[in-house]
Amino acid sequence: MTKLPMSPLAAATNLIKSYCDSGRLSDARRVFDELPERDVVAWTAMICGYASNARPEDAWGTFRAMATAGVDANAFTLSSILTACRVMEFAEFTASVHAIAVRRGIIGQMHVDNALVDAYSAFPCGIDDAFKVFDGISQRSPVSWTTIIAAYVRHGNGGAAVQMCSQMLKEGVELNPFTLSITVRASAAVESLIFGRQIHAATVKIGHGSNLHVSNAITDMYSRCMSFPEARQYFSEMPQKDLITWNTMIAGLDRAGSLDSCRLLLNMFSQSVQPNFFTFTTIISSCAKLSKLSFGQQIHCVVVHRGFGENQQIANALVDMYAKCGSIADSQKVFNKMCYRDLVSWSSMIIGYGVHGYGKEAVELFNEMVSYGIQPDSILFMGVINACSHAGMVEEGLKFFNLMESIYGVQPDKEVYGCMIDLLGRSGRLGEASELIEKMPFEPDESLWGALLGACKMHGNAKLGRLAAQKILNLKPKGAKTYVILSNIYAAASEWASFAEIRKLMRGVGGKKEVGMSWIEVREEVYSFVASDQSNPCVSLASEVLAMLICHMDREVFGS
DNA sequence: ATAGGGTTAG
Repeated sequence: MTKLPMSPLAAATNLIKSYCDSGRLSDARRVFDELPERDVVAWTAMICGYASNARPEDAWGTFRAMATAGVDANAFTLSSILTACRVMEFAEFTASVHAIAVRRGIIGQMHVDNALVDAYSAFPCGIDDAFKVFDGISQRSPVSWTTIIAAYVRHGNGGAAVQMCSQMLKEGVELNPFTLSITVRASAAVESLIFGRQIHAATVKIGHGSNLHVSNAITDMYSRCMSFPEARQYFSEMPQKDLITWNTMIAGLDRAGSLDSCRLLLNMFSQSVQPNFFTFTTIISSCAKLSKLSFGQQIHCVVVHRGFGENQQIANALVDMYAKCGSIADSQKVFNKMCYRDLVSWSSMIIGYGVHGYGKEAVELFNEMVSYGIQPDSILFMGVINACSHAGMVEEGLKFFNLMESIYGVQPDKEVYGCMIDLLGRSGRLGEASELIEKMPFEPDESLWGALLGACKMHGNAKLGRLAAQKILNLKPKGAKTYVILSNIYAAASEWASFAEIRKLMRGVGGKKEVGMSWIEVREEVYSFVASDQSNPCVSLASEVLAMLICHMDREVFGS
């Protein structure tokens, strides 16, 4: 076979591509600009270079310049520009490329369709458009499936992701490392240990068990399903580990509320694995949860020493950590030093003020944030309302609640209603609190009734408390939070519910599906009750709850 | 000569 000599244009295009692959975009551009003529392949190489190096604006500029130069886009060009659309997260750009594809008859080509699905799904409301395109693909490849499942996972719709997985499996789609790892991720999203274990077994059987992407996903799956002993076991048996493996396991131990997250970090250092900002944000959040101020301070030093001092997410985590560890002055220091503050930065500081009882400061900071034109979200409203609640500023809190929808266009969710019930309940306005529960647009769940119950306990309102306790028991609550609620019932008044009934319920508590509360928080809350009021005759019963809780945690959470 | 997918935090 004789090899044809490469044309000068083809050689130059090769050079452009290899410069782009190593991130040397200005070198690529120089070669591109010096070309006497440019065909669609050369243009596409340049567009793709920008798109895959996180420069979507330049990709678009080049795409437009190509049209101006009278060169028609082909399927390769459209796939490349769709990568840029995905980064820009603008649905309009994706839709316009979609229109071009339809007009030029390029739609229906595998790469273009898959890239369209991906680009649409990058937009917060784009999942339906993404599915429409996916649905229209006649010959779906493994890439199509991976893309749509990943999209559902990203949008927090684990149920749909798992549904797509089972359809994919039914259709006999090739199980490669990509389809396997996204399936593992989907099972983690719905916290289905059974499905997760099945896929784990399948990866081993097929022979992809040693793929790092897949293995990392499996470690993560066990930890998201709260099966921590399995996660640790699997982690320790992984023959190869990369930074993501370590980060995943540290995050898993953080989720378990175990101090071992910090131990594992030290272990990682001793193996000379270099941490990145993921590692630091995770470990800082661990210190926050566990109130490990001195370890947190040491991590802060390491962060600065390693040149991560300017990192946005790390600084946000530090603000939160210092606040949770009771050192609000240090939170302020970090916050003030930040050169740019995003919504999370402001929220962390405001929430920090709130839990320390600095209601006025929280409100002032909220107003300052708004004056900078930053849009508050429902988490932030929770923070300010909580701050008002802890500082006894009931009217102020009510004002925020009334303004959040009308002025800021933020719909109050269940959590915000919970804060409101707490706000009204704490100040003794129990009638208004129960009225709010009645007229809110959701079915009240156990945590909302629990908030009312807590207030009844505080103000000795047995009549309303009995009602709240009854409502909770009727809901047959599950999960770790239940322990807190049940100990609250014990605490509030033993005659409100029959012990036999409560014990029966306790046995049914799964403890694996808790939302928004770590084991350590649960344990602390129960501890604090037992320690708080020794004269209460219910304490011995609450001790029983505590004993069961600790036993449960040792077995299920810490694997001992 | 140019194109599409998977893993870590909040």
